[in-house]
Amino acid sequence: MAGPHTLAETERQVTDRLSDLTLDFDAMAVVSNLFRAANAVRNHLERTVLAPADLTWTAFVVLWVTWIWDRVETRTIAAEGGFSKATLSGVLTTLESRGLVERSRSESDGRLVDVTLTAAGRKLMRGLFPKFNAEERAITRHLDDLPVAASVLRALAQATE
Amino acid sequence: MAGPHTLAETERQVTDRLSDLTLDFDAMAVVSNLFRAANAVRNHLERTVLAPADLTWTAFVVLWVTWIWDRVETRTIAAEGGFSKATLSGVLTTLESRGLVERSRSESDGRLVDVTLTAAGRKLMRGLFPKFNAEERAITRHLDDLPVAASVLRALAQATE
DNA sequence: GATCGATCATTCGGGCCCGAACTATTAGTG
DNA sequence: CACTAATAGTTCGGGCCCGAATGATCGATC
Repeated sequence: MAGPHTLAETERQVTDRLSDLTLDFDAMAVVSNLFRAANAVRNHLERTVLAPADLTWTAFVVLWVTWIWDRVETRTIAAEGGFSKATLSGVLTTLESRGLVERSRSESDGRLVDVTLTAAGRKLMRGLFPKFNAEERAITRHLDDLPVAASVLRALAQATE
Repeated sequence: MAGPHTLAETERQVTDRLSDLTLDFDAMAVVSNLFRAANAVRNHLERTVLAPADLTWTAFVVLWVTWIWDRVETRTIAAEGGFSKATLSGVLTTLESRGLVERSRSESDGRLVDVTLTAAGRKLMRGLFPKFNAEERAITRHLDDLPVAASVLRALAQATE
């Protein structure tokens, strides 16, 4: 999907196999590079920042959302993080067993579960997030116009959702 | 990491917690939206195109790379697809058991394993890829300049790898 | 031609990931 | 006040995901 081969090589191979069909190579290149970039960035941040703290990407996202909003319902975490409630359930159990978050049933609605960080969770994020952001900065340093890049990606997400 | 909250809201919450530190919000927005977009696109393509064919995202990428290059070494598939050889090993076993790919040990180098599509695999991709590309086209329809978007993402990937 | 270091695919263990099924709670309707 | 439909979180099963360890093979050097 993405890798050492050039776009031109890939196009030639594809046209050889689907020469009777009209394909959108520009769209193909956008999607392909989207995943190549996302994979590269995620792997880099996991290795440089998250692995030393023994955190997975998803666990970090859960901690981040909870940290920013102090007290959040699980459904909100799942929506913000972009994963299913089923996935969140397991990750929350892991984080809870490590003493980083706490679950508490909502008083106003018995179906909902609120999540908060423990003191250990807050301390961890306080130390970790600056390192995470420093890597984000390093990764995006070479881009011409960051706000434009962010805007394009936001448009892509919104067009799809 | 990405979701209904606005960027401004998020920034305010973060500054409240790290007011004594200098953060790069532009870099944060790029990374955040990168994953929001990648998640959205992947989920969409999985639901609309891949799930009906009983394929996961990674399985499709493996088929795609193999299809385009006719015969590939496993290490190449992993590099092109952006996942580990350990992951590939399992996915290949799954695809092989469904009769879509074949493994064969390289004649020139006994350490390498070559992968090819079976007739069923080629038939599947022949029918599936046009649908996949049509969705890629639909997703990216609203973007101003596709080649520029692809170029920005490629730069991001290369700066990270 | 024996040895050593590099390279490759696989296996293993632990964790993430999702849809579907399930239980509990709430809100709406008559 | 039942009854129903909608909503929330969890559990379950099957599959993906990675780093580390393993065993096989290759290439270079002696």
